[in-house]
Amino acid sequence: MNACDLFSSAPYRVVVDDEEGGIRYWPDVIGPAQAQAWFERLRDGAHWQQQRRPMYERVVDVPRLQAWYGLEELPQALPLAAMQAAVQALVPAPYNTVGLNLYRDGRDSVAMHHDKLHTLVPRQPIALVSLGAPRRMNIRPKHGQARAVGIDLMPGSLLVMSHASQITHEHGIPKTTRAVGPRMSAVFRVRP
DNA sequence: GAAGGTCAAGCGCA
DNA sequence: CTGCGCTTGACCTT
Repeated sequence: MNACDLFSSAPYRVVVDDEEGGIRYWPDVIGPAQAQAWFERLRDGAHWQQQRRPMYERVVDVPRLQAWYGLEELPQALPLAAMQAAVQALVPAPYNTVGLNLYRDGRDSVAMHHDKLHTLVPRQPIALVSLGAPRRMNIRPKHGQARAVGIDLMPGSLLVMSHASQITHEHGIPKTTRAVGPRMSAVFRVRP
């Protein structure tokens, strides 16, 4: 724990610093039982989609399942409104969308990337709730030679990335040969 | 509407 | 062992 906010109920770690809050990690924002229950409901009830992409002469599956919802019309059966409230309580912002990602096992991943800036509102945060199995995320400055920082994203944790950090840093979930269970992320964003 | 950026798997390297 | 950089090319933006 590098830093704690004395005025907030939950402690967080500052992974990257900038004027907009940088990248902050709260390891325990949602209790384990709640996190597990939400994981199961989303796993079983979300509208998961399998995207495909061309790769040389083949077409391959994107190595994760995805779902997307606008917060104005959330399906009642999914616990997304409650999750939004939990996020909102710690990091207030006019969130209007959630993206869900399901990493089924260690072969699922996302390449290092930054969130597309033209689909985001400047100065508004990106809030990522993790559920299910822990998974390592790497975060690395785009310029300079600094090595990636790894964070083990725990179930019930919250990672908040500033808009500014998407310009300076990229992040990804590498594949792993270790046996890992399914992990889910729910990413709350403010879209124009 | 155009086109510069994205991002998949696998290989070779340090 | 594992992170990383490089490769090609269809599809972009919810």
